[in-house]
Amino acid sequence: MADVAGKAGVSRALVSIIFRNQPGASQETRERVLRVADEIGYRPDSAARLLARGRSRTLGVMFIVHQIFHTDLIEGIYPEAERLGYDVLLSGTTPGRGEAKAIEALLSHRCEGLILLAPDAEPAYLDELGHRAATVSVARRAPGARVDFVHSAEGKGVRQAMDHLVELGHRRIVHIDGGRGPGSAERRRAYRAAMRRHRLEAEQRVIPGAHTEESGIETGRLLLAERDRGLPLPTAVLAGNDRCAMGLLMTLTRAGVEVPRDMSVVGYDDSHLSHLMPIGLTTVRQDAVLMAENAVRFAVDRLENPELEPREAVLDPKLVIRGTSGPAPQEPAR
Amino acid sequence: MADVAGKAGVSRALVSIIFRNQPGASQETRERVLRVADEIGYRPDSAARLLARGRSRTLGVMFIVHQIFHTDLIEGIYPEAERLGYDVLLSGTTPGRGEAKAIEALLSHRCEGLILLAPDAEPAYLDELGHRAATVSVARRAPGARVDFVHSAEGKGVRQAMDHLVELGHRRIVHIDGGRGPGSAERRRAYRAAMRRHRLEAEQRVIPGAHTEESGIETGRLLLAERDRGLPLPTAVLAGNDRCAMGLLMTLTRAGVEVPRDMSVVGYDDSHLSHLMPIGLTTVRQDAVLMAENAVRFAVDRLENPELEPREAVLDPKLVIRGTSGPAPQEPAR
DNA sequence: TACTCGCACTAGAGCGCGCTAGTAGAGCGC
DNA sequence: GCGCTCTACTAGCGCGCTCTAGTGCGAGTA
Repeated sequence: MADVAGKAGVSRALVSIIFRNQPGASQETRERVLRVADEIGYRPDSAARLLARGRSRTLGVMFIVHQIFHTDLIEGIYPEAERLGYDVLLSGTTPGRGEAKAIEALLSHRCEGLILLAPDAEPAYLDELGHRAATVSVARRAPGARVDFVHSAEGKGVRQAMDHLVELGHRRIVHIDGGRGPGSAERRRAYRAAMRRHRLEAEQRVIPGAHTEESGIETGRLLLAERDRGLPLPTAVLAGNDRCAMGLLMTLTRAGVEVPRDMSVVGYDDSHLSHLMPIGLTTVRQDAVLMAENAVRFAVDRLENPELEPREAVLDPKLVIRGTSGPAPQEPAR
Repeated sequence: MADVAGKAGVSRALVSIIFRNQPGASQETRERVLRVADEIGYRPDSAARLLARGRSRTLGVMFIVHQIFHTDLIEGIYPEAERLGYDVLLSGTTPGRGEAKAIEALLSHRCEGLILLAPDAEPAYLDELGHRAATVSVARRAPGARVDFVHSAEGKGVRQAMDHLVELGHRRIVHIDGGRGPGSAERRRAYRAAMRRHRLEAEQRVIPGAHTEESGIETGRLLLAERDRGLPLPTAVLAGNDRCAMGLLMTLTRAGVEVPRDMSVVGYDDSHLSHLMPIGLTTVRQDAVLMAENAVRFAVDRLENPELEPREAVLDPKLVIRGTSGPAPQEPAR
């Protein structure tokens, strides 16, 4: 910076002003300084800037490296943060790198805001984080913690999906549970409520699972094995999420079960994965971009006004009807 | 830091020594200082540390947010970087956030090393980067640029896959091209060479495509349409990568083409996606962890010795035979 | 006793910026 | 001429840390 200032014949302070795009420099000088900076290859050092400014204007995002839906969220976080003048730092969790480590990395890089995608940590820890930075939890509720919360109205999404299936004549509708996955409990509850509402208590069935392809594959094998033992297949399956739905679909399709002719499958998330299906996966869309924007705005709002009480954004999910759901098959005469 | 020092009754310098785990403090004092720091909730500020130290010991990783294979690489980068004492910063590209922006972000955060996963930039730009930071390009060659290069021996991988298919009796083997995707040119060349070597020039066929699911789906539709016009299906397809293979598989399976009975499909990458198939995708494994480790080590080596000439690591890929490849179907009498 | 040595610790400069308080000079009204 | 404002610019402190060059002190040695 001193080099630039010297070569352009101005003070360091003026260079600073120019690089921050602030008033106080003539157009002429501005251009000259920028030209010189470009020649020298100068670029402001964000560490020093950050140190001097006291504020980093940086949001840290913790995500699970292998969660496709998280990459959708990230795609929404970047532009919104940029719009509000914030930098974004990513820190991923992997099987060998836990949440605590990922979060510590963000914190030590002076992130003022923390956007945690489906954090698995205990509320007490989240609360601690909430006191240290403007923290937003996406998709996972943290009761009592000083963090904002963005999620979608799981109940509404499931209800739409169930209404859709029932309308198509389905009665034997099975739900694959998401285990400890975020939102699973709410989805399971909503499934049960919907079955009750449609007077299908007798057909209710929740198969334990997870938000993974393997879970879908396993469930598929289970159902096929039951069929081979003479039990009827369900006519529709509401999977815990898209990944699970895809695993299930692959297993069924390979076994000659035609979707949606023989069975309908509905996912949850509308993640990029849906691209895989030539006919498209009927799924409940969580608007990743909208969730991302809300999360960013929550964090920024709280940074500008730290006294804000924890807030919650509930986004309406929307059923996206594609090719994997269709009329219920005719029951064979028994 | 001053607070900690004051409360523990020592100087700031000693606190610094203790937090850097350096000799020069008694065990007793160490424990006391750490205890006080914990009480206060002090954590060293990496921005200031970085500024003072002059070195950041940080590697920046640019990746494509939606590339599953990149997340595999990231999973390998973290532990290796940690082992060597380096921090990792992630910066993703998305449709709305180009490579230049992602890289600038890393640079302004003082990354000393740059690991670029499949960069699409011009060699001239990469060369410029190479002069500014220890830069490693993964999977994409940058002729003439001052960057290290890590990739797998595409030729060997394709050859193994082709030998495998020919051994199974396949002759009508089609290759779906990866377009501008990294490694595509080499893979295409190796496919042609293998066909020639097996005296199958007459059967050679390269279908233009891309490294996406959509490309696989389109190709599937194309092949099915040809079949409906009376043309024979290929007995095996070597896809440009796993994503393309998966799209193709979905399309074929849905149309009643049974894999591998009616057609074999081989992918490339062995990305996490393979989990989707209940029978597993036969694919050419690029060892992501090994590639990641090499990339990290290249960057670190160059940081320790900037005079190093650009190096290249060629990793041997390995065919992983799973469920989507099998004996060639009997040709129907014509 | 006088000295060296090693250990535990400290003072203070400086990393590259941002920011506050200030100056110099031009323009303007009276 | 004076005071005033406005624009363009500068001096220099301080952000939180690391690091070099020390200091003080007790133990060991001649």
